[in-house]
Amino acid sequence: MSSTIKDVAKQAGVSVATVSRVLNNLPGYSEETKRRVEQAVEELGYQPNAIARGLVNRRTETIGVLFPSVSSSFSSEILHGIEEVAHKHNYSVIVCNTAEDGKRTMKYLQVLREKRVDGIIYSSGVLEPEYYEAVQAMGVPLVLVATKSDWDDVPFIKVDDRQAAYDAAAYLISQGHREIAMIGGGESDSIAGQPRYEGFRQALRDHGLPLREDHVQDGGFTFEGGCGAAERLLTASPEVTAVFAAGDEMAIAVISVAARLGIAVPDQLAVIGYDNLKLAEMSNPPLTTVAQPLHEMGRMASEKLIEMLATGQPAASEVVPHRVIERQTVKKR
Amino acid sequence: MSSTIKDVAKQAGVSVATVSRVLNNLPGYSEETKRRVEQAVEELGYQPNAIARGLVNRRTETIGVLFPSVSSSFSSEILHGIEEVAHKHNYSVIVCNTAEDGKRTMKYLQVLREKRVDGIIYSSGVLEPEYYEAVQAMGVPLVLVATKSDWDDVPFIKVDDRQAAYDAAAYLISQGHREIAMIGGGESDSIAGQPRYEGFRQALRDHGLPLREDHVQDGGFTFEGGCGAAERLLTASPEVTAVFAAGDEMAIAVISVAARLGIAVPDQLAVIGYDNLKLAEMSNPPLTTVAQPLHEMGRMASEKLIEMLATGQPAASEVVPHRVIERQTVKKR
DNA sequence: TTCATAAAGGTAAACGTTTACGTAAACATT
DNA sequence: AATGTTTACGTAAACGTTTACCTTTATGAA
Repeated sequence: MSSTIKDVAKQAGVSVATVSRVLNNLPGYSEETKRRVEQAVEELGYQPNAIARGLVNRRTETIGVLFPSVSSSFSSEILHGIEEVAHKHNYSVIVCNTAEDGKRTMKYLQVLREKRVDGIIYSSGVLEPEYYEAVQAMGVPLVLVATKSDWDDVPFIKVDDRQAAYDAAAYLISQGHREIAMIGGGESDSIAGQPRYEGFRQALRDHGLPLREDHVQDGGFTFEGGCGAAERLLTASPEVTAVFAAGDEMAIAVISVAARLGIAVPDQLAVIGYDNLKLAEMSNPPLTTVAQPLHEMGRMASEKLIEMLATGQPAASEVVPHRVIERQTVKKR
Repeated sequence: MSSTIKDVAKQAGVSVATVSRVLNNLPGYSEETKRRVEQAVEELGYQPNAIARGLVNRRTETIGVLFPSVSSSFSSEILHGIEEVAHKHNYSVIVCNTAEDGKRTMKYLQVLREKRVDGIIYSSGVLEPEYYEAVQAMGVPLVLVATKSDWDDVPFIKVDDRQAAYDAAAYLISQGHREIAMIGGGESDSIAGQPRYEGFRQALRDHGLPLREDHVQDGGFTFEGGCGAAERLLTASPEVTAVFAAGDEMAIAVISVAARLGIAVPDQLAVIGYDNLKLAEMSNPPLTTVAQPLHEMGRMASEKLIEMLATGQPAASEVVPHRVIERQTVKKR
C-alpha cells in the first residue's frame, strides 16, 4: 500500500542507509544523491513509519496525559496548553480520562507503558504511591500539574494554594467584609481542599476575625455541590456578607442560589471564586476570582517534561503566581 | 531495562512463539506450559511492547482526533465521549488542536499518518478537500462529528442544524414573541453558520413574521463576538423581545450585555441558546437552549469509527435528535 | 505394526526503520 | 610511488513482536 524506505531506495538507486541519512539529514552523501532521494520520496509520496522508527529509537515522540475529567473547563485549559507546546516540539499527546478511578488510572498507565510513551503528565489529583511506582517502573519522566507530591524526583507546576486562598480572604477583608464564609472542596482533598481551608482560616486569624466553623461548607468542587453548600450557608447564616468559593463553578453556584433567594450580588453579598475559568468572565455579574494561569501551567508542564526528555535530568518544580482578578462580584462596604 | 518476550521465553524454558501464543491466547500449548509462561511474565513484570506489535500487525489501536479548539467546552464534551468509548475498546486517542489553521491541520494529518493511527475523527469544522485527500491517502477510516461533508464515504454524526434553529425560533414564537432577533456564527460558515440562519428565517416566514435583516447579527460563535453583536442589536433595535443565539456562549453574552444595559432577562428580553453546554445551566438566570447531545455524539463517533475498523465497511451517518431545554431565559408574553 | 492425524511447540522470516561497521574511490601528504 | 585520510556510500544487524511453516511426539485406527 504505502511505500517504504526500501521502495525509495530502489527508486533512487541507492541503499536504504543512504535514504535514511538524507531523511534525517546526517552527513555522508553527495548533493546529487540527495536530490535523487528527495525526488524519489516526492514521486512515491513516501511517509516514514514512526512505528518502525520508534522500535529502533526507543522513542515514540508521544506523551501521555492523565486527567480526572477531560471535559471540565479546568482540565481542558491545561490540556490546551500541554498540547500546544508538545506539538511545537513534535510530540503527540494521548489523553486519558481517569474519572478519579484508581483501577482506571492503573489501566491507563499500563496502556501508556505498552505504547511506550516518552513521558507522562499527571494533572490535578493525588498521585497515589501505586501510580508513582507504576511510572517509576516504566522508567519515563513524570511531571505533575495543578497538584504535587511528596516524591522529590517528580516536579510539579502549581499555584501556592494556601497563599492564594489567603489572598482571596484577605482581599475580601480589605474590601471591608467581616462576616466571611467559605465553600471549599472538602477537607479530605489534600491538594486542592485542605490548603485552601488553611489559607482562608489563617487570613481570618491574621486579621483578628473570629473563625466560625459553620461558615465553612463543603461544595465538592462541583456546581451542584456548590449550590447545596450555598443554600445551607445563605439560609442558615444571613449575617455573612462575603463568600470565598474555592472553585469558580462553586462561586457561580453561590451567585445562582443568591439570585434564587433574592440576595443581590454584589450589593448584599460579595463572591470571590478560584481558578479564573472562562466562565468567570461570562458570569453574570462577571466573577471576581483568584486566577490560576491554567493554560500557561499546561504549557510549562509540557515544556518541563520535554526538557527532562532532552536532558535526561530531573527538573525543578515551579510555583506559579496567582492573582486576584477584580470583576464585579465584590463591592466595598 | 524492561524485559522482552525473549526473556520470558528463556525464563519459562519455551520459545518466543509459545509465549506469544499464550499471551494472545491462541491454541497450541499445554496447561502446564501456559502456567510456566504466566509465571515467567509475572516474575519479570513483562509488558508487551505495543510498538513492536504495531509494526507487525499494522494496527496501533490508536485513533487521532482533530478539534478546532480543544479548550472549548464544546470540544471537550465531545472529546470526553470519544475517549470514553475508545478506551472501552482498548483504543488510545491522540488529540490535535488545529486552531482552525489549514497548515496546522495538514501537519497533524501528516503526523497521524506517520504514527500510523488506525482511524481519524474530525470535529466541528469544514472538511477541506485537501484534508479529505490526505486521509484518503493514508487509507484509514474517517468520521465526522458535529460537521458534515459532501463525500458520501465519510459518515458524520450531527444534529439537523437547520431544523434545530427552526425549532428554536418556533419555540420563541410559540411563547408569544413576534420581534425576534438572531445572533449567528457568520454566513460564511457553511456548517454551523448558514443552516441555522436558514432555519431561523424559515421559521419566521412559516409563521408569517416579517424578516428584518437588521435583526440578524454575526457573533462569530464567541462570547466577545456575541457581546458586540448583542450590543449592536439591543441598542439599535429596542423593539426585539427575544433573541436566538446560535451558540450558548453568545447567548450568555446577550444576557451579560442586557444586564449591563438594564434590560431584564427574561422579563423584557427572552434569550434562547444553542448547544446546551454545561455553562447553560450555570448561567444566571439558567439558559433555555436547544441541546445537542455532545457527549453522546462523541461516543457515537467513536463507536462508528471502531465499527468501521472492525468491519472494514463504510458506515452510515447519523442525524441525532436535538431538543429545546426550557430553563429560565424565556418567558411567555 | 503401520500409518494418518492431531497436538505441542520450535525456527525463522517479516514488519520498516536506524546505525555500526566495512569498503572502495578520491584525494592529500610525504 | 606509497601511504594515510576523507568522502560516499553499501551491508547487515538490531529493535520486539507475530505467524507461516516445520518438526517431534503422542494418539488412534486399520
